[in-house]
Order: sequence, then structure tokens, then C-alpha cells
Amino acid sequence: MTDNLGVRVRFCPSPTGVPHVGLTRTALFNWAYARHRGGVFVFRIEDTDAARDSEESYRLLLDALRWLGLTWDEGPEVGGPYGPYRQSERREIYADVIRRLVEAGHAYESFSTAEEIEARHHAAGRDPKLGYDNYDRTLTEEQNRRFRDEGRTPVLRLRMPDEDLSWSDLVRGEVSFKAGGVPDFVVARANGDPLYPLTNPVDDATMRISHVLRGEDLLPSTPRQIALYRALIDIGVAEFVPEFGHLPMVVDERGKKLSKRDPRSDLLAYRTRGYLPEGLLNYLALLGWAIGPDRDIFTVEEMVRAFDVSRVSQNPARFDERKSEAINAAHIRLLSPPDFVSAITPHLSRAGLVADPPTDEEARVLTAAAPLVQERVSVLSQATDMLAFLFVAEEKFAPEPDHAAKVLGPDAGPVLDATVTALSALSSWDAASIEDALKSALVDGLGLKPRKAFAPVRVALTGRTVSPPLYESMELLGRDRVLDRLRRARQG
RNA sequence: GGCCCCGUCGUCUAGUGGCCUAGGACGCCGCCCUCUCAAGGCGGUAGCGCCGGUUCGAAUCCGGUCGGGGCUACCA
Repeated sequence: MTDNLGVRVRFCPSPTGVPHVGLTRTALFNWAYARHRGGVFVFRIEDTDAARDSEESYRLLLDALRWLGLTWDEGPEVGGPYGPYRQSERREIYADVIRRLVEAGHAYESFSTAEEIEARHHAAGRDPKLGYDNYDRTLTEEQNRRFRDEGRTPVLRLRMPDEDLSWSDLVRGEVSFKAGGVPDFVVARANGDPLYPLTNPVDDATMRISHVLRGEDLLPSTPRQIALYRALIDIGVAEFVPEFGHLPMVVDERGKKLSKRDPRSDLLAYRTRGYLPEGLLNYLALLGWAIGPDRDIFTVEEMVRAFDVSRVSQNPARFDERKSEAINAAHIRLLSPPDFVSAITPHLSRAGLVADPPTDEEARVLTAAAPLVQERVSVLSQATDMLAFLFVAEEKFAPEPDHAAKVLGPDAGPVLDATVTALSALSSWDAASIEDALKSALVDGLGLKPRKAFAPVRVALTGRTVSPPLYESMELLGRDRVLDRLRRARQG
């Protein structure tokens, strides 16, 4: 039924606004399915709505897929045998299909206005929300001519078959819509503009798409697509009806479809906050799919190997930021030290802490300091806060006021003094020596509990009550800066 | 309103008639480790919406019910 072309799936967003996570999850599942089956992943841009589409949005879409590594085999900038892959460049194709649909009697002219349709429902005592009543379907040429003479211009509607429309959904099983339940729908405006309900299936048909995997919100439009497909087969545009699989919605805490305007849907925000592509993808995969029992951290390769649409969940999936961070954190920990350094470097330079690219000295410190924070961050941008004390210009360094207030009071004086004394006398400057010296000076010497003893030192040196490990941080900072910061803290 | 989809811990899920006194993960709580915070280790908390039916046996099958959601444009 899907002929010898094999698996061909597509991702077909419209370039409006910024890329969002629901869309991305759909892209991921399509991509993973193509890769798993050794098929083709087609990327198509549905830009038929000039009023809302933008070139900027188009560019962001491409960037996003590339960042995530969701490579496409056919589509914008890579081409392919069924192009062009932007609907704005396929107008002649639609015009031709429309003409043939009308000639074959599958589409007809419809002059009814919304008001007239509603009025007829009222007059007949029907629910006015019923939608189009197929009124123009049976109009004679004579009546059509009269409308035209009045100066009215018709839209084109597809004639829905008078029978139940069902299909075996890849994720939901048998789904069926009763005959007559779906009104004849508009495929082209009066001015000839083709509409989404037409362009989408026409492109799928002409691009030989074998499996349509999309959000569940599009499930009610499937009967229309099947009807259109049958018409397309009749006029020789399509060869088969594809398989459909409707993925569960990604919802918010209220259970509603995650809005494009919800800050959590902004895909780009995850990138700037420092999500790893593999971390984000792993979490997105969890929204409606499981790689197996008792397991939820995996690589894209593992996902590709295991992915199967028929195992996709039918329930809506709530987007949980905490869990998405936890999954990302797990992937950060999986990074090799050099990879982690490369991952955080752009964040540090964007924050103005290191040059772009970093100087040799900065790179040296970065390499030494990165392991100190790799297990402490869940998103990359957090590394900038934790490492800032190592890179800020000395004259700009100052402990966070509220942190200082907690532990740098009058009690801290003797601790700071003892630390300066102990450190000044140290013969070798390394974490182990520093630890020995401070423990004997503060814990043994002053009789303080370790947590009490080190808190003021930590804030004096790193500016915060929470920091990377102290001794290692001191080693990296160097004796001069350490002593200088301690003395400055002493003076308050 | 109509049509359609969905219903296992708070959340994401495993579960496809006996392996389930329901497993994992996030979160939360406690303990251990410890210079802080994490990470890590150990332990704990919490769930099959409800009612019937089928069956020796149901989270799993069927019906109903209740609840949630989606769609219902000359947007995509």
C-alpha cells in the first residue's frame, strides 16, 4: 500500500512565530521514525498564509532543526526530487489540481455566505453550529449563473462521500467518522488561493508521503483528507492513501494544549538557557513514548534504534520543566570534560566573562574549573554564575550583598585573619595543602565546626554561599587574588 | 451543542488476562557521604476515576457512567 518507495515521512510547519516544543516533538517523532525504518525525512514549509508567514520565522525553523540535529533528506536548502518544498513556490501545482478536481466533479462552486448558512439552520430548526449544510452541492448551473450575475464569487468545496470514513490509526487503532458528519469543506478561496486542507494532502500525495505523523489536534481533519485523497487518486494525482498516526498533545498543567504563547513552548529559550540538544530531545521523546521499562535516559541513536510509532502513548503529555531539567542534567554529566568545556564556553563569553574565543589563560582556567561544576548544573547557563568569580576583573569583584550579610559579619574577622595567616605561610599552593592548612588553622586552631569555619571564606572568595569546592577554587584563583579578596572582606 | 480522542502515583510512563500485595523516572521527605551546593548511595511517600459484566482469575476484554481534552474558519 505504501508502494516500493518505502517509508517517507514529513515535518511541515508553517513559518509563523518562533519554533515551539510541541512542533519539535512532532518533528522528532517523524525523524526518528524515518531513521528507524531507513526511510526519508521530508521537511516542507507550509507558507500559504502570506499575512502571517515570515522569512525570519522560516530561518528560525531551519536553525532549530539543525541545532537539534534533526537532519532532513529533502526540503529547503537541500532540495530533492519532489520539490519545491515551500508551498509558496508550488502554486501552479495547486492550481492544476484544483482545475482537475472541478472538472472531475469532486469540487464544486459554493456561493453561500456564513450568514446564509446560519439562517438556513435557524429556519430548519437545526443547531446553527452545525457548519456548512452542503446547500450549494445540488445547485444547478442556472442558479450558479444567477449568483454570478449578482457579482458573487464562489469558493470551491470538496464533495464529501456519503459513507463512513475510517482508518486504522498508527497510535490509536480504528477510528471512524460517521457518514454526513463532515461537511463539504473549502479547498480554495474565491480568488483561487488554495487552502491548507487542500495543499497539505496534495503535497503529501505528490511527495509520496507514506506515513503522516502529527498532533492529535489534526485528527478530526483526517476524514476530509482521506476524502480528498480518494479524489486525488481518481484524478491521478495520488497513488495511495497514507497511513495516519496521531500523536498525543503536549499540554500544560491545566491539561490544555500547550499554547505557542506559553513561555515554556519557546524552543529557542531552551537553547539560550543551555539545554543540550540530546537532553532536550531525550525529554521530548518522553512526552508520549518510552524506550522501555525502567529507563529514561538515552541517546538519540538509542531512540532511533528503538522507536516505533505503534508504541506511542495515546494520552496527552504534560510538559514538566523540572523533569526536563533533570533529564538535561543527566546528559550534561554524560559529556566528556572537553565537550563540557566547549559547551559552556559560549555561555561564558556571552556573559562577558571570557573572550571569544577564550585566551590561552582563560582556556587553561576553564579546563581546570569545568569539572568542578559539571556535576552541579542542570542547564549550561548556570555555569556562568558558578564560575564568574574566577573570571571577573578583580576590581569588579564583590560578594553578593545578601550572601555577605549572612556570614561576613563581625564574627568573621578572626576566621578571615587566621585564614590569611595560614595561607601566607603555605609553601605549596595546591588544593590538598590548602585544605590541610585551613583545617588546622580554623577547625583545630579556632575550634570551629567546618561549616561555620568555611562559610565566610567561601563568600569572601567566590561571592556566594554556594560555590564549587573551596580548596580547588582557591588553587585556581591563585594566592594573590585569594589573599587580596580575604583582606578586602576583612575590611568590610 | 455536534463530532472525535483520552483516563495507571502530583507529573511522564512500564504494564497487551495469571510474572502486579502494580515497576522506573521527575518531584517531595529522611538518612549516609560532606568545606557549601550539587552529584552519588540507601530508604520512604504516592496511583489502576466510578459502576456493572465476561472469566477460575482483570490495571489489562466488553458496556455504561463520570471526568478531561481536541476539532467544529474563505488560519495552518
